[in-house]
Amino acid sequence: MTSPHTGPSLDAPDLDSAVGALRTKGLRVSAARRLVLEALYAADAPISAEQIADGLAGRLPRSDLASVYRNLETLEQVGLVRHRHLGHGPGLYSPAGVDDREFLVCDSCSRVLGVERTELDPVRDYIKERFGYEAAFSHFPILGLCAECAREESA
Amino acid sequence: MTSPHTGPSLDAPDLDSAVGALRTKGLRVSAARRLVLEALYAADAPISAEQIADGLAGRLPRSDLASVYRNLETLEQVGLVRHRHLGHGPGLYSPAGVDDREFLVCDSCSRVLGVERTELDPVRDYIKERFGYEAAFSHFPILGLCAECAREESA
DNA sequence: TTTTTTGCAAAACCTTTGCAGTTGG
DNA sequence: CCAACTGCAAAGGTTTTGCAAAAAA
Repeated sequence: MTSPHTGPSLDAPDLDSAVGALRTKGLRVSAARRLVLEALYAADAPISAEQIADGLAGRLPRSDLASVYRNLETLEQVGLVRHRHLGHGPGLYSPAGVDDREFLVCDSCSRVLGVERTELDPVRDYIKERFGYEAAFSHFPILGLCAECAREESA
Repeated sequence: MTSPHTGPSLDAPDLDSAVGALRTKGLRVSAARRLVLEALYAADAPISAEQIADGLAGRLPRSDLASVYRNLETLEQVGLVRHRHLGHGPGLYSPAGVDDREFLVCDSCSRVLGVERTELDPVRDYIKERFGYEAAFSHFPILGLCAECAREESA
């Protein structure tokens, strides 16, 4: 993978439908692959490949990190999974079609603010009109200064 | 460095003023450090540490990659240099206060569109009002589909 | 001279790849 | 049965770190 291209979303709302979608696509439902999906659906925020391999800190069986990466790539290709970056550090994965918030991250204190996708519609509309570009804020966050740090900065 | 925090910009418009700023800050102007600045000011787009170490493909003397990274970090701390990411791959560095365009990158064809900072002011204003957040699009680009790829996608 | 900076080597970190063996369908 | 998948080990790409030698002020 060379560009951060995200395939079409399959929007499986839960583990069972994701497993069903896998079967439909002719992909096998191996123990390791199921575990990746279980971890993703159990998490309430985007998680790293390492967290998945660790079985979410022990709550699930561990798995091999290389296999986790391979499965994440496969799942991303069929649109069941997506990944994003919130800063430096590992990529963070989540199931497609469950939580479609987008994130604002504070440059200074690293606070993360999740906002509903629709709240950024006016921004997307402006960018579309001005640059002919269909912007997505789902891969990289919007960085900036949160209100509190902006206040401190000017003090 | 753990967060993508960018220090205050020193906005040196050319190599000489950057060197002057270094002296003012009490930092030494070593040959290696000067070379990093020369490469940055000679480039007409953000460049990677490796390109700097390579002397911009031979136009300048080579330098040691580790020292380049150390100097970039120092220069970034005093606000003479900034870095950004345009996708996966190495970070890209540029002098602060020379080119303050911000970038839109196409998810599909990787085309890069540079736009003047002011063109995104309406977006920053909206985000400020809605979320109290002073957004900067200077570290991560805005990703999306360019007009052409969007057309193909719907075809 | 003294403190900063360098160059080299090694490691750290995240991710991908090769391969022989295992397993799901 | 056999193509898909696994686990392990090794390597790849990017960035950081330790340290003795060199150089700037």
